[in-house]
Amino acid sequence: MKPRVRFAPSPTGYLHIGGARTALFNWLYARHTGGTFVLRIEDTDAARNSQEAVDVILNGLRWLGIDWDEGPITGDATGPSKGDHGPYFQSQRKENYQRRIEALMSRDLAYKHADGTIKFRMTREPILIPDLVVGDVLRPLTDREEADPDWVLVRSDGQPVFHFVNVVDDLEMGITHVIRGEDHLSNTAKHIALFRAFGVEPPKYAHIPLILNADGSKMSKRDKGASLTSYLDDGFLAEAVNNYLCLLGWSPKDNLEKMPLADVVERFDLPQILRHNAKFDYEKLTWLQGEYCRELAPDRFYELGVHAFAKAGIDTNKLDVHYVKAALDTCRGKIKTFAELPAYAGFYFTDVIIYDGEAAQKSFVPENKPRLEKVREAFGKLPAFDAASIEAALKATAAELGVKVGILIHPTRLATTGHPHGPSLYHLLEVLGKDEVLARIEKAAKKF
RNA sequence: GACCCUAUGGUCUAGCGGUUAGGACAUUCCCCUUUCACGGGAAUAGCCCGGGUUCGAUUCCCGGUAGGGUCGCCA
Repeated sequence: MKPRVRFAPSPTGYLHIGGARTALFNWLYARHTGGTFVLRIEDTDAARNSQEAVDVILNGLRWLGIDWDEGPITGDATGPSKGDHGPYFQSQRKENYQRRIEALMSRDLAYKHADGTIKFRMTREPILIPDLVVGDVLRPLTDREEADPDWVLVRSDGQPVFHFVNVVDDLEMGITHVIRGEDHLSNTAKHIALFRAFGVEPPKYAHIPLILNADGSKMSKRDKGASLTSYLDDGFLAEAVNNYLCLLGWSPKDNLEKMPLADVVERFDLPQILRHNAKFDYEKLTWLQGEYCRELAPDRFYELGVHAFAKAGIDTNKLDVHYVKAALDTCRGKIKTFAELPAYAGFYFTDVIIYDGEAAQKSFVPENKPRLEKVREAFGKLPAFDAASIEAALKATAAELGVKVGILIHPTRLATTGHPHGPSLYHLLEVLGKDEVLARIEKAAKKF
């Protein structure tokens, strides 16, 4: 029998990075085994559910390239879905829960409590949780559970609780492997007891370690980087985030780091999942991002670049396409995230150059003024203003003045871009064009 | 408070009853170079502690410590 796995998020308005990894691991397992990946929306808490909140999840998964074989097609709970185990929204599965409750009550495995709730007659014995990642875990009752082992299945307002609906859905959807965060490990005893009450053997469990903040604390909603969307907003590439997530809690061995998803699918399996939590390392993600960014297809680099500028309030669509493309070309291989782009190359799209203070102190010194004027003069005489000619002119001028070319390069870069670092000077000057370059140098020379 | 999980450089990890404990990120230095980035080279840094088992433990067992999780009419 082919595995059936599921990702069952609750629509809270954001997709936690740990949730995204859980989805990814489920997806990887399904793809590795040729099984089925089901997406189910646990919208039992009507108070905080909305279609927008579901869309955040759907869009997040889609951005990562995680597709589901069964599940909703839109964020609308009553909208279309694919798969024959629907509905895939818990809010639409109420009859199932009602039926299951009645079945339990008819056999006295559940009962109506004095405060209006329906409770489950929980086993008093320790429960063995066989886990594909952690191994066998024997879970006795805690002292509080000892005092009152039975737990609520249906609230007094008639709403069934998570532990109950989760199990009913897994059962009815034919889920064979439950791959989820380790925060559910202890609760699995409840789930196993319920499955048995329904007369079926529970699915296989694989509890994966959690993702922690860099300081080791739990990553909660407000922490930086907790929301998957924040990576999209910060200009990260889905393939980089995906690749990084694969490396947290799972290892391909062989000293591999950067690897195509297809290779991960081939190698991925449950036993290799690590048992300990992992701290999120933003630096390493950024490194991977840089690797992927460097080899981006030109069209995609251009598209993402334009988008990044637009987000920074720079509308490049009004400008000459060739100019924008040429400008972006000089940034390839230089930046790691697109969020850096406006600061890195914004000088292409503004008339107001703001000179870096520290660099200005170094470069805009009296002896450089005549040098800069000499450079401007040399540039002015160039019949063709291309990178090669610019380089030659700069070198010739340096030779004429008896200085190293670097002496000329730094003030020229600062005068034309405002920054001490940036794209190749020769190429960026070519893109800027002769008139603009001469104007910028002249303007800068007046500053000191 | 009870119960559960975990423990290799700062971080992610490989590994093993006997290894010079391997790789990657980060850090530092050198080379390359028009800056930065890339690339190449080098360096710093690790088996949580205490017992046991064993000829020999980073590796197996127990305890401790630390971190994380769970014990809801949240999911």
